[in-house]
Amino acid sequence: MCAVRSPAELVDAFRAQGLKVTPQRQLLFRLLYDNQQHPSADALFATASAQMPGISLRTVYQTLTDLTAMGELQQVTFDTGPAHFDPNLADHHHAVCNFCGTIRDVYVDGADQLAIEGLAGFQPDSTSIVFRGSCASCAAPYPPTP
Amino acid sequence: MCAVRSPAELVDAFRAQGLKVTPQRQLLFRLLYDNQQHPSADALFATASAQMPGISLRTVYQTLTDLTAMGELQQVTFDTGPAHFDPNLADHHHAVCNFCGTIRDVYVDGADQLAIEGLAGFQPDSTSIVFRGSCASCAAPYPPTP
DNA sequence: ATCGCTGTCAGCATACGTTGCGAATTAGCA
DNA sequence: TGCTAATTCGCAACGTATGCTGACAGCGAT
Repeated sequence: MCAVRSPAELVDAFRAQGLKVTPQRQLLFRLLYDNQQHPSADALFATASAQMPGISLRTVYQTLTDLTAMGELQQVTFDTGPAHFDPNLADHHHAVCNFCGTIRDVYVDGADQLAIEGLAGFQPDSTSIVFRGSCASCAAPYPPTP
Repeated sequence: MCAVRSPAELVDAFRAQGLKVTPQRQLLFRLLYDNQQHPSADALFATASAQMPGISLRTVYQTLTDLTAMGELQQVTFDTGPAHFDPNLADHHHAVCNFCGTIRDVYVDGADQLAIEGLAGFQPDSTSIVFRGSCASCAAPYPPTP
């Protein structure tokens, strides 16, 4: 049981649901496998188009939606920008660089044992933590303008 | 120093920046004051329209953008929906009900002392935590359909 | 190997939230 | 009061995402 599904596993998962495995989907499975980039639908579409001219943006969205519904993909959004897709199924969180926009997976110990005030009667299903700051590459040579 | 700015404080802040205080803005200041609803721009526009027919959605966005830029408002987004605006300036986080969509402020102890792996060289400026689940009113009489 | 059912593709139109633009208006100040 | 820069507002445009439809293709049955 790996935290990232291989294309072959996704093929099986699709067939198991009665969904068809098309060349377009196989391409997307490959592009997503072990992808650390947290691509947006549009970014994936651009990459896919290079390898399969004529593929439709609609198809990319459809496949991403299917994968998300099947729990094989995590959809994450930051601010008002496009949704990003994360094939990492492990329990993890994200760090976003304010300068270059890079998104990294981070693992947070104790995220489930946080002491929370104000939840009275609220039953949390999931917790997502987003860190914002500057990544190693952008490590503020000069601080953000005040 | 209060965690929520009064309309009068916002008026002063605007004047201090050379920005003008118009009736539209004063109305929005009042609507935001002590507002626990985390309204979206559209929701605020609806409320404002009731009290000032003819006010433009564009003006609501403009004022919200100004307030956010001045740090008097926190803009938060969940999923791909509209941005929500939070006048609570205290260090807090959010709990979102998966059923009714209600957003509540929560206070998390130890959020700044989380043990994080994978951040190598990343310097976090801010941390935001979002809990998803069911609120007291929606407290799953039947669990989410599997 | 072929047939047929059913899901899929592509392309367009559309919805939604948000922002850019410009002319008319208004707040703030002398 | 009158000037000037900021503001308002309506419209258009933008980016993201989804609905719709005819033509098509995967996959199991024949």
